[in-house]
Amino acid sequence: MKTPSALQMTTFASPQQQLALTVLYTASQMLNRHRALLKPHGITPEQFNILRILRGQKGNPIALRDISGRMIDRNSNTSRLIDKLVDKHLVRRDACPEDRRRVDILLTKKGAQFTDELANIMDAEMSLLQNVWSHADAKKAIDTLDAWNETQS
Amino acid sequence: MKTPSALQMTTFASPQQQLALTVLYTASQMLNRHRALLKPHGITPEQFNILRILRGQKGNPIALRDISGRMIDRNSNTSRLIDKLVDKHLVRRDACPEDRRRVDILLTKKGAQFTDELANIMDAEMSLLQNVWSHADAKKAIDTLDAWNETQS
DNA sequence: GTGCATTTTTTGTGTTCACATATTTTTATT
DNA sequence: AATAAAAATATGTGAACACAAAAAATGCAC
Repeated sequence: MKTPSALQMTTFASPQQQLALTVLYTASQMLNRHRALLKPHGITPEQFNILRILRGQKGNPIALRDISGRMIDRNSNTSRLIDKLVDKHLVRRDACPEDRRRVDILLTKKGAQFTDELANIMDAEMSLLQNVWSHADAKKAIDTLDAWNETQS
Repeated sequence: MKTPSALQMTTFASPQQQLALTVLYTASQMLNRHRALLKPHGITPEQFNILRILRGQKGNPIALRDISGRMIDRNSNTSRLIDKLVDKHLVRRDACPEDRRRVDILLTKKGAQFTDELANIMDAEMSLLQNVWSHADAKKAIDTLDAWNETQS
């Protein structure tokens, strides 16, 4: 039974518990890696997550509320992250005509271009995963983790 | 190909990429769960992580440096987390006799008792995982994730 | 021993997250 | 129509993290 070398634990109560710690540890490492990749471009993984969601909208506006719902970290303070993106002129806030409570978010032209560049970098990083994980192993692990995710909420 | 329901993504470039996002999402959810469990006891998962490491030392002192090395989030600001634990009288800082750069950290009597109580709570939570993950699936997923962890560093 | 790089911890500064609350607008109830 | 309830966003506050740099002690070359 392997254990992430950095978590120098000698014993685990169960493989289930070990998996939980491995997930937490792996996510932390992945996030660090993403942060390092994005840093030279002056953006954080949290902000990029938003840009990527907007990019998926292909120009259509999306309410802040819906962005929150799709974020990895769903408690993220989306309002203030958007603030930063607006400051960088990557994103625009528009009043939503049908519902004035809502605020529609849109990529600016600059933002769309910027996001495309970063997406290439991140896609390259992601494609490295194919050298590490087999197609079948990845699917199996997704199913395992999702089994827990579905017990939540 | 399942996808965590909350990340309402319709398409993924590859199962490998999907797994990466699933790991990040699952870890975020797990951490939220742990935070909620520990909150009534006035402690955060990050602080509890340190207490648990100290508990594993069974009374032997351990240098702050070594605590950092064993933490899930290895960039955590261990010094300042220890500060909080000292304020709560759960932990003691001692000068290390052999090397005066180092600072040995020890659980206080109160801290040891407190940690035992919390460990019971967390163990109960962890044992729920056995209803969700089979022994074999957990092992398989650990191996998969560790394959990536070993490419880092 | 002196000088200098290295190790270990601490501290400074800004960012993000967690949680609670406030504000504004919409929707529902009566 | 008036009021209450709910929804969407924003803000206040404290905790943790990221990164850089300082401070103190050790070890080594000379």
